[in-house]
Amino acid sequence: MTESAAPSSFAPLSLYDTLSATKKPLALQEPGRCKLYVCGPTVYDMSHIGHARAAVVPDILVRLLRASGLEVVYVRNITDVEDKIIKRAADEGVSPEVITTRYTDAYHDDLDALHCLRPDIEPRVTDNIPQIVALIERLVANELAYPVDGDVYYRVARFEHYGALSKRSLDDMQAGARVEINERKESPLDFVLWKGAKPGEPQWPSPWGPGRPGWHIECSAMSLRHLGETFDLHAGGRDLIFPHHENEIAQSQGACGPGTFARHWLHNGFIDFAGEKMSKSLGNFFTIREVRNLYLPEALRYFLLGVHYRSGLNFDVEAPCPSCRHLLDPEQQQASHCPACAAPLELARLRAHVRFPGLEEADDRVAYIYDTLLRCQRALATTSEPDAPQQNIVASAVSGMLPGFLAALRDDLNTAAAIAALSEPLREVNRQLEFKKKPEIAGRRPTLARFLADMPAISQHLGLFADDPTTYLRERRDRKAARLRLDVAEVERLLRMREAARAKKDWKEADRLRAELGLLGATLQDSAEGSTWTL
RNA sequence: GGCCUGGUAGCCAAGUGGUAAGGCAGAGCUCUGCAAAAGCUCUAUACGCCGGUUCAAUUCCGGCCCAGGCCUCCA
Repeated sequence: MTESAAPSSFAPLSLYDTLSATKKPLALQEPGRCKLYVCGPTVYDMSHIGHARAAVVPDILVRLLRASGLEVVYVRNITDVEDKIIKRAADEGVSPEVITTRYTDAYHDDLDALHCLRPDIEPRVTDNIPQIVALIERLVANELAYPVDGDVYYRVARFEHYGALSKRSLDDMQAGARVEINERKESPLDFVLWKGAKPGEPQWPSPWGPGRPGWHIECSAMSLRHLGETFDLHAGGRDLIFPHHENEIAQSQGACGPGTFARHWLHNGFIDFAGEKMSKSLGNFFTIREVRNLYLPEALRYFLLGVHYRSGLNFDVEAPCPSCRHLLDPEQQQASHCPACAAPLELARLRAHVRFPGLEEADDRVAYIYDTLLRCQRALATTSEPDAPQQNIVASAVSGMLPGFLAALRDDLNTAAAIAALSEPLREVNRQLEFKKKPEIAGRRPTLARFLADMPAISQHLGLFADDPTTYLRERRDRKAARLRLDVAEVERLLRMREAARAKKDWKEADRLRAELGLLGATLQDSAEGSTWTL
C-alpha cells in the first residue's frame, strides 16, 4: 500500500446516521477502535442478492476503517432459532441444526466469493440463550417486561423513546395498527421477548418455563456480550429500522440505561426488481448462487457498489422467450404461451434464460479494468525506455486517482463517486498505453508505474481487482462461454485453423473462419503475439 | 389512513445556492490486411410540476403530481 493510502491518524469519515437523520462525522467512543454490530441472516434458505448488499455495505465500511489505521471489532450474528427454520426442518423431516448448518455454510461460501471479510465474531443465538434469559430478567426487574403464561412481553408504553429511530409516535402506530390480536398482551404494540415452548419445537429452560427467545432480543444480548453496553455502529437493512432496531434500542437501553447502545445507525437500501421490492412474475428473487453460476462474483460486487448504499438499487431482469427471444414483459411472463411465437412458457425455463443487463455492464467494466492492469503490467515489463522517475511528470489524472477515490469513500461511503473517480485515470493509462511506437513520451513510465502502485490500495478498499488479471480474464471468458452454451474446444480448433491461414496471409480464409467463430459468439483480437478471443 | 424516501439527458447514476461527475447505448475518426480491443472527437441547452425566499435554486421552504418503502417475518 502506498503512503497516501494509509494515513497514520484517523482520517475523518462522515456517515449518515438514521437516528439523528443527518450525515455526521463518525466519533468513536474509544480513539483508534471501532466497535460494529451488523444484523446477520436467519439461516433457513439460500441468500439472495439483497443479503449480498447488506453484507457488502458494512464490508466496505470495515475495509475503510481498517485502512485508516483503526482497530475494528466486527460482530455479525447468525440467527439460528426462528419460525421459518423450524418449519423448514419439519418440511424436510430433519432437525433444525441440519437446516441452519447447511445455510450458514452456504452463506459463508457466497460471501467469501463476494470478497466480504469475515466478521471477527459471529455469534449464534443458540450459543447465547443464558445471556438472553439474563437480559430479559433485567427487563422484568425494571418493569419493562412482563411474563404471561410462559411468554414474556416488552411493555412498549413504558419506554419513553420508543419510535425515535423510525420517527413515529406511539399514536401513529396505534392508528395504523395491523397488529394481531393477542389478549395476553397489555397493548397490541408490545412485542415478545420469550415464547413459551410448543411441543416439538426447540426449547430451553427459563424462569418463565421452557421456551425460546423472541425475534429481537438476540441482537441486544449478543451485542452486549461482545461489544459492551455502548458501541459505535450498528448496521442493517432499511427494513430492520422498524420494528427490529427500534425494539433493540428499547431492550438494550431498557436494561442498561439511557445513552447506551449504538451511537450511530447505518441502514442500506433495498434491491428492487422491475421497480418493486420483488418480482412476483419470475418467482420473487434471485439468489447469490444463481448469479454466481452465470457471472464471476466480482461483477455482482461491482454492480452493488455502483450505487450509493442508501439508495434503492434496481436489479433489471430481462426475460426473453426461450424460443423466439421476444422480450417478455412481467405480464407476459405469467402467460402460458409466448405472445410472439406462441411457444409454451414455463417458469423454470424462463429463469434459465434470464438476462441481467446491469450485471453484464458491470461485468464488462470489471474486465476493462483487469485488462488495463494487464496491459500496463506488460508494458512496464517489456519496454526498455529509460527510467524517468520524477514524480512531477506523472499524469495528473493518475496522481489524483487515489486521493479522489478516498475522498469519495470518506463522504458517507460514496462508492458510486469513488468508482467514477477511476474513470479518468483509467482512460489516461490506456491513452499512454497507445503510444507503443513512441515510448519516449514524457512521463509514460512513471505514470503507468504510479497507476500500478496505487491500484492495490483501491483493490483493498473495494474488495475488487485483486486477482491476477490473466487468470481473472480467462475465468470470466470460460464462465461466459458456459452461460452462452458455447463450445470452447470448437472455438479453439477454428482459431488454430485461422492462425494458420493468417500465417499464409490467406485473408479470405481467415475472414471466413472469423465469421464462423462470430456465429458461435466468439470475438477475435489479433495482435503481434497472435490471436485471442473473447465473448 | 400514518410515517419515510426518491423523481437528474435514450438507459443507469453522482452531486451542488452561482450555470451539472461517471458508466452504458449512439455517430465519426485513429490504429488494424480487414476487424476486435484501446484511444480521440461528438452527441445531447438532463435536474417531475407550481409557487416562495435569494442578486442567484436543480440544490433551501411550501403545495401538487408520480413512483417506491415501512407500519406483519423480511437485508
